[in-house]
Amino acid sequence: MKYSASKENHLKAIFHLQQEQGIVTTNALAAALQTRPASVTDMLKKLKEQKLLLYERYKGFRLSNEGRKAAVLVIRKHRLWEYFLVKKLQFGWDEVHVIAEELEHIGSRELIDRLDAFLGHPETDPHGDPIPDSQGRLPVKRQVSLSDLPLNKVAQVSGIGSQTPEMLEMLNYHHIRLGTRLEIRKRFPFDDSLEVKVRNRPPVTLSARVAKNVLVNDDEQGTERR
Amino acid sequence: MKYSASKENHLKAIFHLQQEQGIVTTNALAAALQTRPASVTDMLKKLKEQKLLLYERYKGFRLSNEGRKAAVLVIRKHRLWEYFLVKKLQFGWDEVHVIAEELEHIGSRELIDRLDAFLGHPETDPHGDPIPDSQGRLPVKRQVSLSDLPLNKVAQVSGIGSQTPEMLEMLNYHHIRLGTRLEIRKRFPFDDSLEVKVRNRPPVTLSARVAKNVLVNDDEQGTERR
DNA sequence: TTTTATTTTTAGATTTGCCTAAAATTTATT
DNA sequence: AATAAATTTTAGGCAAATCTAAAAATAAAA
Repeated sequence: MKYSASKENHLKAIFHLQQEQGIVTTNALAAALQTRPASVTDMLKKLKEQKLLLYERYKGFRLSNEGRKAAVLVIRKHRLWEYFLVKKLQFGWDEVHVIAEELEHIGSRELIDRLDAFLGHPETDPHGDPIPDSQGRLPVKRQVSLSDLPLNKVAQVSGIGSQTPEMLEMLNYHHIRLGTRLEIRKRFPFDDSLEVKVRNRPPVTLSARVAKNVLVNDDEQGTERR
Repeated sequence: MKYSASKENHLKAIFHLQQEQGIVTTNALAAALQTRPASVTDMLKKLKEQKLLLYERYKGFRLSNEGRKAAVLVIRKHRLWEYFLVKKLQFGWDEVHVIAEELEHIGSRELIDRLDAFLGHPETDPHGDPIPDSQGRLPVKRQVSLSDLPLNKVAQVSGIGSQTPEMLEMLNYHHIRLGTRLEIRKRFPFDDSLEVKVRNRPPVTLSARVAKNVLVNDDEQGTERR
């Protein structure tokens, strides 16, 4: 049950894409992994071989139970390491993704469970994403995109969708981070951009693209695990 | 200046072999890495190509300055991670080698320097081996092999030579670890084995092979860095 | 429903790191 | 010094993970 870094990356990316769309396509996965469709197809065959994937050619694919388990473990490792980097090594929350991307492929189970204990079993990583527990249970987050937040309603940032360094840097610049309380002052129907107000700061305008990637707490939030 | 895990392993192994013998041979390196001489030759060519190695075919080899620097960095990473695993995650000192073998290949400079700071700039790893500083300076240890310790002279264990899990497990069993004070009670010229006495314990017999790998403080120990 | 466009897969290369078997070179022994 | 033994390198192959270019299948448009 030890998979190559490349396989783990594919599993993880498929898992994330599945969250949004039920079924995943070759092109979407290639885009997510910054690789070529042909390379994806090659890997799909190997993952199917190992029964990590439900896949028939030309028909899209999804993870098997086994594959999902493996993907969630990688995500657990990634998020625990991110937490470690920010909370113990004082990295900024927008600097840790790349490093965690390497650390997530370290094998030892024992290591990750001890790290988890050392960190005090944190529930979310520095970006607000939930950390799967050692049984592979992933808490469901009740959150909505900032784009869908009603006007003049204060909400708290609870996560970031797609986390490119550029995006994180930009949010950082606008003092928008995990836990930040903000509200929408105005919507510009022309391009769906938003004027957003953060406490003690001048209002800033965010593009629809950015707003879609900022997640905020929904009214009733739950932490049941599924 | 980022090298593959396999290259880093070769560099590290060459560095260690160089400490003992000045020049390194293909067979010795193959043995150290549990690989085949032919594979070593392949890698030597690549390392030479990258100017990490001074090497002419059939004539042995040693690291270039560049190669030495890279090797020392890997060693620094390995030993800092070992320290982290033992001191922060409560692993036993005989369990950490394999995990550190993976962690040592994580790239980020920033990461390792922050880890170093987080750990309080430790001088030695849990086996007593010195940790190179961020400039790549490696403290010289003044130590001798247990085999060379005079009879009835108490000395303190300050390092372990070749650290196979089996060896570490055995030493652990005999309550011989870093810092343990011990003395040689008797030498058996037949096979050069030793009867060794540790405080509060019945005497144990160690083979010459084991004794050679246990390092103890020499009388005058220094910590100058070279 | 043909035709066109898009998506996906196959075919065939390439690179890295390793292997075995055989050849070349060096070292040791008679 | 000639032969035997050991060491080291070359030659040729294999598996993993990627790529490009071309073919096959599916989806969209005329």
